[in-house]
Amino acid sequence: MTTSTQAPRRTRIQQEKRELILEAALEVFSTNGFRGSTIDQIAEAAGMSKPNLLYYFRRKEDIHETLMERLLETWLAPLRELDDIGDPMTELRSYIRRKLEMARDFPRESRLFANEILQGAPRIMPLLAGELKTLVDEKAAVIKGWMRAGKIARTDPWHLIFSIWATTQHYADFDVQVRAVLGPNRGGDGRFEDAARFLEQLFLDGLKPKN
Amino acid sequence: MTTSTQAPRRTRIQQEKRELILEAALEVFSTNGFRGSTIDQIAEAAGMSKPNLLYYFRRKEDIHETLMERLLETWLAPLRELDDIGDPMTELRSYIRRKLEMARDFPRESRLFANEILQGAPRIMPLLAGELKTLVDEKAAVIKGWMRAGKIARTDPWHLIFSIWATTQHYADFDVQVRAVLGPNRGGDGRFEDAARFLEQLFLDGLKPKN
DNA sequence: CTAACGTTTGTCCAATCGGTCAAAAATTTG
DNA sequence: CAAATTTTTGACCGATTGGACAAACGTTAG
Repeated sequence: MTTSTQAPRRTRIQQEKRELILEAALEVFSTNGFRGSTIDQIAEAAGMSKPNLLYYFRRKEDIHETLMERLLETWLAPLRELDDIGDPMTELRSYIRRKLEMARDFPRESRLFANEILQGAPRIMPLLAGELKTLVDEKAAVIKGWMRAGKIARTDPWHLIFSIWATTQHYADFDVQVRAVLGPNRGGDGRFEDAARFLEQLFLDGLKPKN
Repeated sequence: MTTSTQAPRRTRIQQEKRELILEAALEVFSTNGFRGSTIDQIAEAAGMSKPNLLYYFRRKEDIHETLMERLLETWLAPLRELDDIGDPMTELRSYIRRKLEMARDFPRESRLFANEILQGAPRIMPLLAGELKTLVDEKAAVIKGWMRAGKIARTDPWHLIFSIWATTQHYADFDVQVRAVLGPNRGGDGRFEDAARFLEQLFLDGLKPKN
């Protein structure tokens, strides 16, 4: 008789299969949205039958929930790293770079998150108003300190963070549009380096010509 | 006798009911996505029965298509207005302002568009690679002219346009997150003015402190 | 071996989906 | 008025959906 524990005890096969399902679900959910995705699609992408998938996750929503929980931590990691020590301008620049790298390397995660927010964040609203807000407020205070010390120009730290999120995630969420507009020549792999160069200049000096 | 139009001749009732349906569909599609929305939802929001709705639009996709066609024109209008005459910096500033106003006044349109792009733009890909790319290329040339004339700093015009789209539309597409992070105090109606102030400064001067 | 347990599958179900259709109701036309 | 046309509705259909379930299969410990 196996003793029951509070946290679910899992066999090796369960661990592996659950990972397989989550990987497949990330692919499917991020391109079709939650309601636009079917269990069959996920099961096929994971290489198993639907009832078999439902053996590991009893409901479609459970998969999505597990995915979102993991996602948030990964997603906020770069902001957590924003540190008070070190040169402010350098800190911000590397935050932007890290976020852009995430857009390049984890576009599915970005789209999954965007999908959730777009539809009103029904499943993660508490996290936004709780954990996320706390973190952003904390980092906004750090940035405010830099402004008071004259290390960076005075602006609204919250909107500064928003603008970094927006500009970097754009290259994941709107990738199709970016590539379509840049065309076959400039829409290749180099687009992220071009974006990095542009964003660095934008956030550093803006557009006003130096005379 | 009412004046005839070139293609589909429509009665007064048809015109009105089609408008009613499109308005309802905009609401439903923009919050649930295409596959996440049902004809019944749209019909209910429009105050009519499903078969009655299908009398005006034979397929669910027809509604979405009509919506997207209209949307794109409205959506690109601000960029079309970006004009070669007038002070470059002023032109860019008012483009940003207009885009931000659209995010404030037409968030549903923005979300509908974002939903479509997020899912790979299956229905408007030709428009992106055609009409949109042409327009952006054209405006990018204008901006390049400004750069050559030393009116604004030299950067990548395409990524500049992307960054304007990203930062402004963020306030429509990610509105839930923005309000959650700003909290009850700063997340009210003033958030768009704060955003306008911040974006103006960002695009003008960047973050480097003026010494 | 066998018993126990973990895993997989085929079958099935109720609900919902997009869409059809004929007939009723309302409106317009002569 | 009545006839013709447009609009609305209830009933219905096949396909797909999320999910249940028991039986079969595989694996391992004694």
